[in-house]
Amino acid sequence: MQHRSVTLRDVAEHCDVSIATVSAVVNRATWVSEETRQRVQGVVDGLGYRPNQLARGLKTRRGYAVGVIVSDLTNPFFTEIVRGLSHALRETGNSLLLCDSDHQFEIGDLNLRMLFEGHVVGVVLVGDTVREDTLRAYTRRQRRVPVIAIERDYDIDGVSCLLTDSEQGAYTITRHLIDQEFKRIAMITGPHEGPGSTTYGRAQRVDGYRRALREAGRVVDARLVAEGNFRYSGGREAMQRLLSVSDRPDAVFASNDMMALGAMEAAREAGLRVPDDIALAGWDDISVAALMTPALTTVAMPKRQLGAAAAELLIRQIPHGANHEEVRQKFPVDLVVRQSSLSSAPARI
Amino acid sequence: MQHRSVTLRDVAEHCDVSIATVSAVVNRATWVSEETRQRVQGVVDGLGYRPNQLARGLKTRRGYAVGVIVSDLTNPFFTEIVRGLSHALRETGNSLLLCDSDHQFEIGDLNLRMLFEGHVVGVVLVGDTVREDTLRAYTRRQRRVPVIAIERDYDIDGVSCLLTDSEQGAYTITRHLIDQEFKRIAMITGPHEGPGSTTYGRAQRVDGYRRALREAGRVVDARLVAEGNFRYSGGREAMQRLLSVSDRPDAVFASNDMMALGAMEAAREAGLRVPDDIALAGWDDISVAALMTPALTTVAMPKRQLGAAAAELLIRQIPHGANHEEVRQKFPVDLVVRQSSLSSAPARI
DNA sequence: TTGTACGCGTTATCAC
DNA sequence: GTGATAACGCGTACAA
Repeated sequence: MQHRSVTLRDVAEHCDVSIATVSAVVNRATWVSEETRQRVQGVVDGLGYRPNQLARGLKTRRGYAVGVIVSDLTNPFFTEIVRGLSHALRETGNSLLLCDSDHQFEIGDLNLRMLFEGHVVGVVLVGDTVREDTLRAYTRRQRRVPVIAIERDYDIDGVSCLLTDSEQGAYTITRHLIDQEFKRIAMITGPHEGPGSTTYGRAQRVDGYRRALREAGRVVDARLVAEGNFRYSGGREAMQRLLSVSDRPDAVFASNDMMALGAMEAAREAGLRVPDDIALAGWDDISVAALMTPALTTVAMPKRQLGAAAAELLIRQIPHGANHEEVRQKFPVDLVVRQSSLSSAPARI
Repeated sequence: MQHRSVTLRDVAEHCDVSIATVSAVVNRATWVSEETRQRVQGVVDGLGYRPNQLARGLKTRRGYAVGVIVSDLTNPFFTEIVRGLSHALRETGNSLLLCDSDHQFEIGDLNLRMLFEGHVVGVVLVGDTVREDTLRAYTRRQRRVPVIAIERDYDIDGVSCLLTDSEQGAYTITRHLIDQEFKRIAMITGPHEGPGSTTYGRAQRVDGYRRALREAGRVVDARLVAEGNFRYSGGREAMQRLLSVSDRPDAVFASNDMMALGAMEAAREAGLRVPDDIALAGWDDISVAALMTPALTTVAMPKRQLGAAAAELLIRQIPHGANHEEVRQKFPVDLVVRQSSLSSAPARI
C-alpha cells in the first residue's frame, strides 16, 4: 500500500479553510489573521504536512537545490569547500547537487546542463572545468539563477567571482625560499591549456614567482619552470623533469599541494631527502600537508571563508530569484612555513 | 526578458502531432510509427527540447536525483565512494544530492528527511549517522525508493547492505603484527556509542583482533584497547592514553586510517619513531596512507567496488521503482603492508 | 481577510 | 497509431 503524502488540500479540509490560506501560512504571507494562522499551523504540524518541492518548483519555475561543480573530489581543497557549503545550506533548507567533472571540459559542460535542467536555484563553480562560453550561454537564458565561481575569473554578467591574491602569495612564498638562501628555485605550474589552465591563480602564481626572483636580482631560468596538471601524477612527472636538468634546483615551489606531494615522491624516488637535499613548497594547505614528514610549507587558501562567502552570497540572492548582485572579491592568503622548506643552514633574517 | 524554455507543446505544434505523441517519442514508447518518431525526434533535437524534470517528477511522484549521506566528507574514504557513485550516475543521467551529516545523528536524520522530501529516486548511506528507526520510518512510507547502505548492517525490509569482511581483515592485520614479533599489540577501536558505533566493521574489527591474539596464545589486555571516534582527533587522544600505560604497546592497530594518522602524530609528539619504537597499522587505505613517511600499513577497503556495486544496484532498481531486490553482500578486504608496521628485526617467516 | 479557479509541463488513460 | 484530457500539488491573480 503506497502512502499518499499529505497535500495542501488535506490540510485545508482539516481546518476548514481554502488551500490558498494554507499556502499563505506555509509561505509566511502577511495577510493571514493571526488566529487562522495558528489554527492552520497546528494542523500542518499535526498532519506532518511537507510542501511538495517538485510541484512548488514547477509553479515557481525554480528548484530547491544548489548545484556545485568541482573538478576533483579527491582533492581535499575542493572537499573542504563543498563541506562548508553543505553545512551553510543545511541551515536554509537547500539541498546540494554535487557534480565531479573529473578534470574534463566535456563532463563539466554536461554537469552544467544537468544542473540547469534540474532547475537549481543557484550554482557554485569550483575549479576550472566549465568553459566560459558554455556558462555564458546558460546564464543568458536563465538570469534568475545566481552563479558563483571560486578561483576562476569569468567575465560574464551576473556571475560573481571569489578570488584569492595568488600573485602576492606566490611572491611571498618565493621570497621565503630566497630568504632561506636557496640558489636555484624552480616552479611547477598549472597546465597551460585545457582544464585548469584558466584557473585564476595559475598565471598569477607564475607572476608572483617571477617578481620575487627579479626583485632579488635573479635570472628566471626557463628550464626551472615545469608544467603540471594540478594533480599528484603531474607533480611527480614535473619533478622528474626538473631533476634531470643539469644543475638541478635546490628548491621547488609547486602550484598546489597535490603536485607538491607528487614532487616529494619523485624526490624520494631519486634518493633525495627533503628538505636537506631539496626544499619543497606547495599551495592550498590541504589538511594532509601538515601531516606529512616533513610537513609541507604551503600557502593557506581561505577555504572556509571562500565556502562561507559563496554560501552567504547565494543565500542573499536566492530569495530575489535574480543574480543582481554581481560580486568580485579578492581574499588574502597566508604563508605557512613548515619543515619542508627550511634550509639546513638557515639564513640570518 | 525571461527565456521560456521549450515545452512538449512547442514541439507538438511544430510537427503537428499531439503532445502525447511527443511524450511517447521522448520516453521511447514502442507504439509510435517509425516515420513520425523520426520526424518528432528531429524537431526535438532542432528546438533543443529538454523534458522538465520537475513536471515529470510531479506526475510520476519521483525525482531524478540519487541522495547520498556521508558522515564526513573530509575523510577520503567517503570521498572516493562518492566520486565513484557520481561518475556511475552521470552515465544514467541521474544527479547526486549530497549531504554531510558531520558525525551527528540529528543532522543525519534531517538529511534523510530532506532527501525523501526532495523525492529522490534512491538513497545511499555511507557511514553511520542515520539511525535505524528513522530509516525504517521512511522506508515504510516510501517503498518505491531503493536504499543502499555501505558498511552498515540495517535490518530493514528492502534496504540493501554492502559490507566488508572486517573480522577477517582485522584478524589478518593483527596476525601480521604478531608475525613481525611485536609483543604488546594495542588496538584503537571505533566509538562504543553514538554515531559510528553501529558501523558494521566496528565490533567486527575488535573480534578479529581478539581472535588473532587468542590463537597466538596471547592474553587480551583490556588496557591496550582504547576507544576512538574514527577521526584524527580521536586517534591522537587514544594513542596518548595508550602511551601512558605502564609497559606501553610496541604496535598499534587503529580501526581506520584517519585515527592511525592521529596516532602517528601522538607518537611523534611523544618522541617515538615509527616503526622503530612503535609500529602502526590502519584501515581503509585512503590515498594519503601510501604517501606518509613511513607509509602506512593498512587494510584496503574495496572502495571502488563498493561505489560501483551501490550504483549498479541502484540503477537496476530505479526503473522498477521499487526496492524489491534486497541484497546483502560481503566484500573481501586486502592487507597492504608498508613501512609503518615492519619490525626492525623482522621475523623469519 | 478569505476562497475560486487556472496554469505550470508532464505522464497516463482512454477513446478514436 | 494517434489524440484529447484528466490528474500531479502547488502558487497566485482576481473575485468575493
